[in-house]
Amino acid sequence: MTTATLEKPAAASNDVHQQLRTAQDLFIRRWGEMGATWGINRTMAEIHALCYITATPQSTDDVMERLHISRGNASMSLRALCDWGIIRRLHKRGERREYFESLGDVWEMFSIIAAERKRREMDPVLETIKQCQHMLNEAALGKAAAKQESVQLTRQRLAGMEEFMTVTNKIFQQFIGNARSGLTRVVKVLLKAF
Amino acid sequence: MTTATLEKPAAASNDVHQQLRTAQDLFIRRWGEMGATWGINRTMAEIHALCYITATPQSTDDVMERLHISRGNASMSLRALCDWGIIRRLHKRGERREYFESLGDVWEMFSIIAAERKRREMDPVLETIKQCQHMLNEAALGKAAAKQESVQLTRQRLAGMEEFMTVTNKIFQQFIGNARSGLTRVVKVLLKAF
DNA sequence: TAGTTCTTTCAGTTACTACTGAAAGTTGGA
DNA sequence: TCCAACTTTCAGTAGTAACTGAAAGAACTA
Repeated sequence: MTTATLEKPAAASNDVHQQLRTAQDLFIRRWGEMGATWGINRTMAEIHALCYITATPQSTDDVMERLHISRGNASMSLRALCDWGIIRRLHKRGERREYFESLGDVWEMFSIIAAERKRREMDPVLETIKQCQHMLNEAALGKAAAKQESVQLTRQRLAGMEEFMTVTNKIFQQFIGNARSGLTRVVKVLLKAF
Repeated sequence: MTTATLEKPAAASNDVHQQLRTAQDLFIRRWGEMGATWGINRTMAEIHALCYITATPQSTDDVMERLHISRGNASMSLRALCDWGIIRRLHKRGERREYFESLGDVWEMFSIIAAERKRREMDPVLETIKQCQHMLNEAALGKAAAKQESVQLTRQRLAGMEEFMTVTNKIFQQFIGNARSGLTRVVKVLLKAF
């Protein structure tokens, strides 16, 4: 303790395990918090984070114990994550219980999520915008009526939103389309460009 | 009614008003639904949609009546939207009551939202990842310990996530500040590369 | 076929977020 | 300084999403 050495000596195996677990838990908690603010329930996000960060298949009981949740909750959340396609069921030879593992490629994961959210949440909005535009065009209202200021204003706003959603959709589309065919290329291109 | 003419004749002014309102309500409802799935409460999203789509300053009472919500709710939600910076207070000369108007530029709006969510939700995750990496590097664990498979695996996963978050952050950054041209540039880069 | 091990389901409960309405606060005019 | 018009606050309530645990189901074994 004489000098300002901050480096620790090689830790005992048990300490290492502790440290690893602490780091993983930290990540899991943060990931859960983030999920919550993006409309994914905290527990589901945490389960996924656990599978991802350990990079090791987890049984239902592993999940229950580590996150302190009930069997029912674990079962339902794991199924939902499988439905999303970002974790997979895994049968180990000669074992009866099932394990779950996360996709390893973050880009593929997000691409899957992006595809689903685009389909479920962005496409309907775009469709609604078009429907509104249709309701307010000249054919529907008559030429004079369509000129009313309030109508014009709303049409302008619809147009602005449409433009935005269309561009955003294209980005998603690019992302999604390139998921399997080497997303690393997307990454390289983007990293290089910005 | 003899031919297959589907065009309506010019509608009476009142009908036009009805039609406009119906279209606006449709948009408002959809926008609310979308907000909900992205972690923004439905009512707040609807209030914003109302201000945006009408392109006309709305008083607290306008909002209350149109969306059937209480005064308290309207007051709190409007304040929150002002805090976000996507709607603005507006005083009309010689009138005591306050009005609210939405930003007109969708790009600017989303740019504001993106900046805030990046700061509040993505930056902390990146920081946590770095913290985890720090806890698991050689200096902290010792050379031998850092070689353990479980540690290596977690470090790999942290690295993958870090890369992803870094690129995403850069896209956000690109968007913030020069909203429209920024994103359009992303689209162009992607479209060119694939 | 019964027994064991594990998974799924779902009615009931808990916890939380959103909302209301009334009271207190604020602002400007007379 | 009081009144009228409007806004904000917040304790209490309603409504919703998440979670539990026990019971039923499924799959394999002997």
